[in-house]
Amino acid sequence: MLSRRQLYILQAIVDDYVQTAEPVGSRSISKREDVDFSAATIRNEMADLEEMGFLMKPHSSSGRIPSHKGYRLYVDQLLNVTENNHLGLITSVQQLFDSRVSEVEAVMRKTAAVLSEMTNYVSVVLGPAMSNTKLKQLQIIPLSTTQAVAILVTDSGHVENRTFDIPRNMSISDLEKFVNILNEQLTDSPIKQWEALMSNEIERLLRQHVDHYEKIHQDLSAAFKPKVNEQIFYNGMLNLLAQPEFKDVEKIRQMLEWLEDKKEVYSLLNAMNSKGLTVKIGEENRFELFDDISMITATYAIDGDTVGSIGLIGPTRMQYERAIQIITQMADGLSTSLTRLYRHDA
Amino acid sequence: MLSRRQLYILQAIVDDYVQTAEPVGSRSISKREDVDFSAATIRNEMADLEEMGFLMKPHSSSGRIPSHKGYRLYVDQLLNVTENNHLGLITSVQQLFDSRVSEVEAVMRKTAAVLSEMTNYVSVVLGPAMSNTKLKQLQIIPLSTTQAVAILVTDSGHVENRTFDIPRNMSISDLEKFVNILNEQLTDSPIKQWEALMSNEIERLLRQHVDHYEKIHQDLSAAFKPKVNEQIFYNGMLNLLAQPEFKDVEKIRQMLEWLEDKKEVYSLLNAMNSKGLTVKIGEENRFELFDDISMITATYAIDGDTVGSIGLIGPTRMQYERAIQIITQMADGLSTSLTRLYRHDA
DNA sequence: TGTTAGCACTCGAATATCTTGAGTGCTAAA
DNA sequence: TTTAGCACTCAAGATATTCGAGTGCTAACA
Repeated sequence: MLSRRQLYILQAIVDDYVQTAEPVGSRSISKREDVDFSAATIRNEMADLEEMGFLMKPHSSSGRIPSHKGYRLYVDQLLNVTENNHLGLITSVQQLFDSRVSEVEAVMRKTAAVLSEMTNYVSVVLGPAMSNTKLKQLQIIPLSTTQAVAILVTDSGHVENRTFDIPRNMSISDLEKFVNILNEQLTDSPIKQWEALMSNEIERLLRQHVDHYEKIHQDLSAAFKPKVNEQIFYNGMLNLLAQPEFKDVEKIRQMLEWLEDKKEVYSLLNAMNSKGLTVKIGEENRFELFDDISMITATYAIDGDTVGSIGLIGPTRMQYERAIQIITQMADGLSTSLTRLYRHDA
Repeated sequence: MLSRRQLYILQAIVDDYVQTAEPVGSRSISKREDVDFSAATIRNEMADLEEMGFLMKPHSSSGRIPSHKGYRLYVDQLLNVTENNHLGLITSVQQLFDSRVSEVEAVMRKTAAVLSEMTNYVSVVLGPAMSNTKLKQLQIIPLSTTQAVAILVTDSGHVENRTFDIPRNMSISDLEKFVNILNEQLTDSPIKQWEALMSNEIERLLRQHVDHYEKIHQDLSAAFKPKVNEQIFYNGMLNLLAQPEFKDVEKIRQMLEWLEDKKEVYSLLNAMNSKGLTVKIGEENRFELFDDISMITATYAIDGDTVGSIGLIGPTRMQYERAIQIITQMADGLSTSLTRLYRHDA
């Protein structure tokens, strides 16, 4: 068990190091006003803390820096986020969500932008899982005799569209029938049930009433599968470059490459879903390459159901307290905002 | 006027430097098989070329590197692109455009991806200016009593949509009238005429037949203005990081920052429109910050009308010949592909 | 007159050497 | 248990040294 003094010293070191990115020496701590023990004492405590694995030395005669374990302790026990809600933050976040935006995508983008701007870290926003979304209407608008565009509108106001070739041997009336059947069968049923419906009932009806339906059916069902990488928004990747831990170009390249592959980020963020606030520190992250990267995630909800998550990516040497406060409030704001947006019947 | 030998030397230096990124010395050139004059002679010629401003020395006892003026000469006179069409390129580009893609956006993305992959430079693709596009259909689909989504389909198959609040005091029948008027008036008229039509005829009709039209009219007309930054696609920004001229983090940051501001890139690329192939070298570019950046642009056309441009951004130390070949062919392929895509009546 | 061999000179880059100072660990005394 | 004191460590910065690729110039040559 750590003594009160040891905790204090650990905290001091983390706070210092987060700010300066320089190893923290015993003397600099002993100079603090509220410290009435000497540098030598601190050195002894530091040695103990190091032995326990909370601190490290970059080299034998340098000051200490926190280890991952040290950050972990700091985050888990030394932070009390709830108390410390400076008003400044609240209001500015509130303002963002009060300015009624009616497009989900716009809200997402804005969230990512504000998150990264306020923290100077990279922000990731995962769009809401639309598994409960229902089809509002499917329309097919012919562009010519050979092509048409299919438009799908969900009750959340999301619009998806796809241009496709009209099969040569398909008549206009067949096309109409096709659309009618899909509309009748799918309207108001949630997206997640589509696949089942498609392969049973609908397939049967189509076979019965529409000639040459296979090709078009195939084209469109593929097209309307929700696309993962359109659901993920970044912001502030350039902020990384300002951090001293990224003075090395190769590291930046790796990091940006990793971010570019949205699938990876998606699955990582998605795994965090339904877990509320999460702080991953350094190698705790799946991607061992990024030893000195931390990631904070939070989830947001619509009407109380968790539907997505947002995240902040920065150096392990992160301003956890501030970042956690901000991400929490953003998640709350996002929840409120989206809930309002989706409650058309209000 | 430069002698044949001087031209040869300049070319040799550019070719060498492009490959190695190291200053080129007289001896390394004299070792070439097809050179039968000595290093000393080359040194003399080099001194002359330097005096004329085609070459530079990073420091007084180093080899020479090409100046912007040198590159310019190289590009304008020493390159004959047309002859040298290795088949490898042609077929792989053709393949890309042969795989029938029916979404304009998909074609653009793919073009950007292939461009950057083949060249290892940053690619920019500016979507086709749709000034001649015509409205196919405007639809409004109510989501609830308070909200609706407006969907606009152009004859090119482009779909634009916007969620908006239905004004409280507007009835369903008014909403229908509103849509009908817009459809009647705008269908088949090109986008560039809308603004005029809107403010004259349509405004008049609306005032006459629809109550409370102002708010909604205003919401939607703003929403359907084409958005610049959705029209521009990048790819391969990470390629920059591999270039030795970008070993400095600050430089990368500036560059990426510049690219992130799509408006700038857009206007630069747009200005190149209707000029065919363009090569900007170093400080010839508007942005003097990027002294050692070159940019190659080419335009593409639909049915012979230039509608957009594509570009490659790389170090001045660029493989101009190869890059020009590739971008030219991509532009051609894009033109063919888009022309086919837009010719629904074929 | 153009070309070339030869040679002294230049200067960046790599390597080694020195200096400094912040920081430590340990010991012995309070 | 705490602290003053002191020897010791080591990265980082400053300085010096070496090395070699490359130049410019001169004088001889074809």
